[in-house]
Amino acid sequence: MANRAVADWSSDSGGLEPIARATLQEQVYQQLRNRIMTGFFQPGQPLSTRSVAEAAGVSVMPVRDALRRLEVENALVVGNNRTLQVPILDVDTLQEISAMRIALEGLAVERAMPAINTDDVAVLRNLCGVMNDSILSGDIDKYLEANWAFHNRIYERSSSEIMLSVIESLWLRMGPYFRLTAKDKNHLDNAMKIHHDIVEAMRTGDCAAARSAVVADIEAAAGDLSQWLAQQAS
Amino acid sequence: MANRAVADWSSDSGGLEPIARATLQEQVYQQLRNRIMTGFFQPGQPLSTRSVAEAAGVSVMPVRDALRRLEVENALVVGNNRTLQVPILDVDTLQEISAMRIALEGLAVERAMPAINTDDVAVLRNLCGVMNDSILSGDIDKYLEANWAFHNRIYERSSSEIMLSVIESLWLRMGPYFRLTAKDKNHLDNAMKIHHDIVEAMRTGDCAAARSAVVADIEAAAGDLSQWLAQQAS
DNA sequence: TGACTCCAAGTGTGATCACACATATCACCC
DNA sequence: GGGTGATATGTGTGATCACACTTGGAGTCA
Repeated sequence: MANRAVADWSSDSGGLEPIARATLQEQVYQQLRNRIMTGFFQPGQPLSTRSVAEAAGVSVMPVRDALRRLEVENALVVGNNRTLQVPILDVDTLQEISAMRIALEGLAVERAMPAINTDDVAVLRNLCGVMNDSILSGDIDKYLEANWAFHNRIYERSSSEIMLSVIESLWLRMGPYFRLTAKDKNHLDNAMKIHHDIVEAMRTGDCAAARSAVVADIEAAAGDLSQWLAQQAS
Repeated sequence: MANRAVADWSSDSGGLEPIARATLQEQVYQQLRNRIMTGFFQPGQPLSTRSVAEAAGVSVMPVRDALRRLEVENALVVGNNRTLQVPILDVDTLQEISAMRIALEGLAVERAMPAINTDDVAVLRNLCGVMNDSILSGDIDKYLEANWAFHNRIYERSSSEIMLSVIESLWLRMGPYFRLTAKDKNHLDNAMKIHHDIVEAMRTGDCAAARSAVVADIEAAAGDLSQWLAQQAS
């Protein structure tokens, strides 16, 4: 009587996968967010509710929620006629975001260090390899994705949800421009060297070295982008 | 022909005040935000769209937008049955938020220092007086308001919009608990002493002293709240 | 030719209705 | 009496319609 087929359902391993219920709003949000993060949209590009709704094949309601969510995260800003658009980065804002990144990501690394184990180091080293391959094959999308996965892996070890969400929003704000620096060979070489420094600091458990390496990574990106922006303005 | 009455409208000083068009969603958002910041709502209190809509006398649509906005800011969190509720602070989250506050508000003070002038110092000194009066009269609402105005005045001088919005969201997250520490005489005395230190550092332009005073303020609040939470748990 | 008027398209905002889901209550049957 | 199923209530989600506002350009008149 006890060994009915139903009994298996309650076992932890033998049941069905938990059904991931993603609302339409959530799906639209994730798609837009991903495209912003990877620089799919041009800076300044307007995103209206109706246009996005038509492109996604849904009503304006989920789109409205998704866009507002992105607006609060500073991933989108209000344009001229109240239409939301991808933010255009100026040098001052770049400096502000970079300063915040240094403060928060430096803090996140310090908090994460005690929780970093050998598995993490292996994953980070593997992601370094993926980035290297992406550079050789010229796959910018893959590089950007691996780069975020690399940093995210570290920060999520700090077990700080709020801090992680803020850091993500800062990356989101810089997303449309990351792709630009990812085309510069010198920047990529330098970035890969820094990434290896980070992994090495993680392996040896050197907290100060890890922090300074992360800071160096952020400053390098800020410097290259600042240079690009200045060049663009002239 | 040029000096028609219409000409005055285009002048910068002689026109009408720009009409502040606040949407319903914006009004609901501001009201809820203010009440969260000043600890009007109890931690854990659920806020459903329909209940808020009925209380505010509007449809569920503006309320939905306002609640989602607050959710993204971490000012509200999802409860059991997907209903949003005022977040309950645990010691770990308190430490996380305080660490972020130290990193970001310390940075904001440093960036603000060069822009601080004698007017700012006068305003800050005045706000200290307001806080003092509020303590004597026992008006906690007025004290909390003046306290936020004091810090906000400093941070907004850093001319860093994004940083300011993040700092605000952190204050919002701690809002429901600020009121608790504002009942403790020892905490208030210590806070007022620190506030005077901040003003003094602003007056003399001592950047390091200003930063350390702000950090001391945050650490004092974190310490007192942590103590209160531990006492509550037992 | 120039300035002005008017209209159409596009935008966000808000209300209302309908639906799926979760929970609690209670009658019901074994 | 205790488990079982139906129902009522409250919840978020989404679609559809209506409205106010902005903007652009075509058309018109001086």
